[in-house]
Amino acid sequence: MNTKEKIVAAALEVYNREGIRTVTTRQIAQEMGISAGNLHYHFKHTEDIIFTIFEELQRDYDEMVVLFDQKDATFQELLQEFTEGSYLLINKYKFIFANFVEICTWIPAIGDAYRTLVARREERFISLFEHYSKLGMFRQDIPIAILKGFVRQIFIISDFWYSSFAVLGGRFESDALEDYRQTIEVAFYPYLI
Amino acid sequence: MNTKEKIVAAALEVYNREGIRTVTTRQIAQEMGISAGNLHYHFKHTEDIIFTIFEELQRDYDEMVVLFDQKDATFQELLQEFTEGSYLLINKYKFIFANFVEICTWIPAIGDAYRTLVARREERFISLFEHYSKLGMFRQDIPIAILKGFVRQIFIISDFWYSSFAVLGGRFESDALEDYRQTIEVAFYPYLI
DNA sequence: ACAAAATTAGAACAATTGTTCTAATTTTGT
DNA sequence: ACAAAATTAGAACAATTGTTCTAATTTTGT
Repeated sequence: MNTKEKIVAAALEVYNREGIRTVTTRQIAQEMGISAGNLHYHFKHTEDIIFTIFEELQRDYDEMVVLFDQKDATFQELLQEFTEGSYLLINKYKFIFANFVEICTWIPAIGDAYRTLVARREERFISLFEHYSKLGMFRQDIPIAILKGFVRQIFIISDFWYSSFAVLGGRFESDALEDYRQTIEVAFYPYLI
Repeated sequence: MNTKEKIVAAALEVYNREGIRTVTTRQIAQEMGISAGNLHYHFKHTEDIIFTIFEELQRDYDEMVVLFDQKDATFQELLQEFTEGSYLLINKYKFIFANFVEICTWIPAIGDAYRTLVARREERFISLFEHYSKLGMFRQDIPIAILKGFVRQIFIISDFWYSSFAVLGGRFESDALEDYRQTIEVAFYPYLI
């Protein structure tokens, strides 16, 4: 792991632990035992570090999404994979989810990338639902407008569940996964057969 | 309106417009034409301003919630009132919803107050659902565990809808209300009769 | 009307922050 | 082996920030 990668790893850890409000580049450098000057030799601006972390998140996400292509899985299996996969992502990049609005306005490139991602994600979900409708595992009587709204709803829940969990004072990791799993499950509950 | 109230009003406006990251007490003071020294005479710490705004939000919320007590309304009417009322709140205090995690960790008293509010809100919703179940306007076959999960879901959506709307690049206010209304409606869709 | 209290502006302070500069050291390619 | 390029530490810079201090002005209560 070269210095650049070490900086990214250290930044991710410190941001996750303390949030973006109080953490400084000096602190990140200090925690990993290099000078602040050195850190800024590798990343001219703090934004560049965060953007690099976001790119990592995107790569992780793409890897996870590949798993959805096993079209022979039952809907329940798929749902479980989605839940576990997205939880891992949310947990790994906590601070991004917890400060998403601020980060997106601070670093517009991240907002743009997110919007592109959402568009792709939306289509994928709709087509999955249609697929599983035909297999009789997902309700067929849902109007398309509602279905789109439901997808939106799932995204709000999965993208901001951690924010909610955090403000509700959630701490322990075991609680966290269970809470997330249940929230997603309940959202799907009325749509499954 | 005395200076203290003016500061609160100005802070709310500036925070809503620019977020909490870049706004300084100096800027707030300048925009309202008073000195920074004067501002800090009225509010020793920036946190005190934000906490005061949060107290205002709580008062507004309590006022809104009173409207729910007309037990002769149909569920549809109640839902519409909830949607419009909560939208007004979210819109008025945008910046709090957009930076909720950060604010709650920065100012623990706000986190505490929120958690108390949530507990009250939860009970109220459950009892409303039970009431309307008996009247045949809300599904009766929902297990209590799911019902609680559903309430949680509604809270995530209403508390973080604005965050989602903001990162998706939403701007125009007319779009905003329509988007919020639809999201809430879709969430209730499978539970109504 | 006038003393005490409240309010205000503006200078000043002290700490912090992201970033740059400089000079030394290390690594790399040939 | 050695010149060029990359990396590093630490000092330095420039700007900013929340907050305090001081002295003047205004308001309030009697």
